Amino acid sequence: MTDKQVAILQTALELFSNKGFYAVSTNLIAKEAGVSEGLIFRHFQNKVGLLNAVMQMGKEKVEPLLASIIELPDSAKRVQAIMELPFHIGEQDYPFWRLIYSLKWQNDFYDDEMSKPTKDILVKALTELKYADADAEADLIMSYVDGFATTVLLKRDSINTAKLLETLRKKYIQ
Amino acid sequence: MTDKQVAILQTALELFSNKGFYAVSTNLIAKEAGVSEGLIFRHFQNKVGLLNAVMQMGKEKVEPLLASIIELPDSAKRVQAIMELPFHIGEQDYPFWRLIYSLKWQNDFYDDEMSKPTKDILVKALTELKYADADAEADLIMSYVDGFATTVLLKRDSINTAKLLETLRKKYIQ
DNA sequence: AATGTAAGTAAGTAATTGCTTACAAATGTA
DNA sequence: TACATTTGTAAGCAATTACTTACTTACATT
Repeated sequence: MTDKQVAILQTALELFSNKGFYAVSTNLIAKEAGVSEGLIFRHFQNKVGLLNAVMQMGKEKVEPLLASIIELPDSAKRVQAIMELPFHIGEQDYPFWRLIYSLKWQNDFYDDEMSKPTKDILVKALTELKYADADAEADLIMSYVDGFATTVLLKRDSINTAKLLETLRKKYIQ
Repeated sequence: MTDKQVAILQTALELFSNKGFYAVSTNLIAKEAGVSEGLIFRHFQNKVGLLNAVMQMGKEKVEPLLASIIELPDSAKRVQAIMELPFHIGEQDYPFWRLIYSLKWQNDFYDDEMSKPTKDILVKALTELKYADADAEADLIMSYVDGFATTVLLKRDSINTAKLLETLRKKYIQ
């Protein structure tokens, strides 16, 4: 990967996540990245190809995070880790997660499969913890996580997310 | 309001909420609504004006819902009603709520003020219920609600929302 | 040094964008 | 009936869209 290729990917991520895929033109991306517009199409075929490359780059950064959770020996700790996931997103990964969540709401790009591995970990852990209905419990926690992610990614300026995590922990950790 | 004006508003709501504001052209809206494109601009000045009118229409349908919650005499019931809000959205109001939530993720349209009245009700109720930190508790519940809304609006086909509500109630209602 | 390949650009392309204009039909009001 | 206003349309507008073409520059391999 050349410098300009990286520049295109990074500015595209930044712009897509802040304004949305359709609101950003390839012309703008090229200008902000300091490259010619044609280069985008040389490297990524078309605009959707660029989006896919941006997503791929993000996923590769995220996968190890989930892998490290699977390795936790304590089931309860695994559940806790997933529930607190949004609070431990590094600032540098915010644009990627904002992109994920904004694309959720657009029919053309909605991908239900992405969250499945996370839910599977939850169901397995909750079953081990003898929950009567592990699946329903997992769905509930997945909803929580979506809510926490929304708050962390959109309201970090207006609300104290550290305190939010503290309040959450008081409820679930004895 | 004429029939065609209503047709424009309804198709715009449907298209905006499914594909996003920038992904939908005024040309498409006009075609789907069965009117000339010019009529959109006659009635709503410009595309953003149309979006505002769509939002206004939705808000007017939603406000009475919040008003009826305020009138509940029991503080705990008020908290419960807000927490369960997403589960009681009528199917006919899904497009409006999907639009609200999708716009949240676009910088140009993000409006933090919209959820404030709801949070205020929560803080007041939780204070009455003698919560030590009513504000933090309210923020947590607001996060829950965002998560439930996301689930209900996006995953109603793949998960059982009735069961989700049941599981939630087992946790919070004794 | 010669040559093939990848990286990069400038200047286009047709199609679509949001929006305007000029005019006609419908509707209300005296 | 006459006239004013609102509702509606068809055709066109400049600007922008995603994408292509024709070309040059840089770099690796023999």
